[in-house]
Amino acid sequence: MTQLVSGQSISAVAAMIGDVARANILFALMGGKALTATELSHHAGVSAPTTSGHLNKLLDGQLITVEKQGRHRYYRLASPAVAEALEGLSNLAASGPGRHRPTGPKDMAMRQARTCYDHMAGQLAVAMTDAFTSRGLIIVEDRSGLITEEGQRVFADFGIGLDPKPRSARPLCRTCLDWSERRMHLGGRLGAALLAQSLQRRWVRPVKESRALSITRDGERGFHDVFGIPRDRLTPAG
Amino acid sequence: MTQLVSGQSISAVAAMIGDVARANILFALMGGKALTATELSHHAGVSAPTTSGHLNKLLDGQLITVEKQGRHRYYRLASPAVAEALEGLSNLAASGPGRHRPTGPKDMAMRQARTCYDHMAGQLAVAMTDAFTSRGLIIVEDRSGLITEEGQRVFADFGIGLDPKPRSARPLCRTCLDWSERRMHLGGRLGAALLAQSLQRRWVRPVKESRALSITRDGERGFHDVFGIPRDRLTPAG
DNA sequence: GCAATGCTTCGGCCAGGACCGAAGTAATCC
DNA sequence: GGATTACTTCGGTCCTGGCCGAAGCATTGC
Repeated sequence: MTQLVSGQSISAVAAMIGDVARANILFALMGGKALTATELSHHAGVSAPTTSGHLNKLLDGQLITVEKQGRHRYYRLASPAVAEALEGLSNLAASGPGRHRPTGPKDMAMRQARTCYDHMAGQLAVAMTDAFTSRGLIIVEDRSGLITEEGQRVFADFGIGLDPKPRSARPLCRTCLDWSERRMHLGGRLGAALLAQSLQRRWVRPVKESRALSITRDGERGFHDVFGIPRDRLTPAG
Repeated sequence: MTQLVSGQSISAVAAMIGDVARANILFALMGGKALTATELSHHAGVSAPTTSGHLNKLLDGQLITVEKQGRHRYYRLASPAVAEALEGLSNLAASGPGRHRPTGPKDMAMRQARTCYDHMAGQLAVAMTDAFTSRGLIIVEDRSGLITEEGQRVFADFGIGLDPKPRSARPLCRTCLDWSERRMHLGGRLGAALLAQSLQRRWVRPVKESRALSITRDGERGFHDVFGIPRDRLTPAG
């Protein structure tokens, strides 16, 4: 009964994530930023030595990667596949027993816009998805998404060159369930490129010590003028 | 820092799957068939009492459901979301360290065709995906899939009525990485309907005590005539 | 150079939980 | 009814693995 993927190997990966401290570490890294061991120990809620042990296990399991930089060590999720596996577990956790009340994050800034691994989430991201759909730039069906020819043109104008088939296992356009909005938002390579481009144009700015993003004046104008997002969806009250 | 989905709740779910015996149980249930406690104890490789404990935990965690029938208890995965979470973990496990050699399953029958939760996998499923794509019935891009108008017509003729938007969280058409073929095959509601219809028409038949499916004479003719699948991809040698 | 910071390894403690055998309940067969 | 099969609950054992404090390397700053 030897198989490429067995219960054995699945359980090994799941056990990695099945510890509260390690799950907190991975969850913190879902923000997409590289974090140091000390920062992660705060997120994990355990001592530095314990965190070090956990990080070694996660490295062994190839769920994260390190980069040494001076006396710091910066950790990241190893691949989008890790983020997707975590997302799958989140979907289960969200619908499972002992669910928290669906009030979403208390932090209004987080609720408005934040990073989700390498793309955007929150009200802004959902509004973008809506705007793209209604303008016929993308076609979203359930969890899948396709970019139309019109969309390719508009995104290219925006500075996003999307090679249709650069042999990557990464979906060009997929959606991701938003835990505060309970709606889909854009992920995949398109989502990642949109975040990168928005940061470069300074339409959004990362908020210190948080996954939240703040929308700048330029962003308010840009998201409205270029993508046709209603202004009332660009303000915290939105 | 209370959030809808926290590291805490993710780890609870992951810990469920993070035990070898439980992972084997879930993996066995990925075949889509309901199995009894005794059958599952064999898959898990532990005693009946231990299995009983595991099953209770999985029930508590809402990863599986039971149905009493006489002196048997039939267990199933609770939802497609569970299967998708397992799939996400499988993808990680397959690319992780200690990977098994990529020879795929030894069992040729399994390799040719088998169930993957509620849809088909193996050579047959990959061949179908290829045929549908080249005939323009579906458009597959990475992990997403869309059904064309032509596709809707053909599938409807085949007896698959696909309500475009029956408010279900389940994707209509998505793809799933095949661990024996290393290619994508069809999942989602379309994949499930194709399996159901193929079983009903007796184009495939479940193999006893296995996830494998055998292609019948009718199936060879049907898959070729209706969907244009080359005959050489319908034989074990394929 | 010395002190401070970031992170790791070591040693030892402790608890959760996975496991089994034996015994108990429930449904079926004859 | 009695024997068999299916499954569970109970009680007790054992071991994995998460945790910390103390001490040990690196790197940086002064």
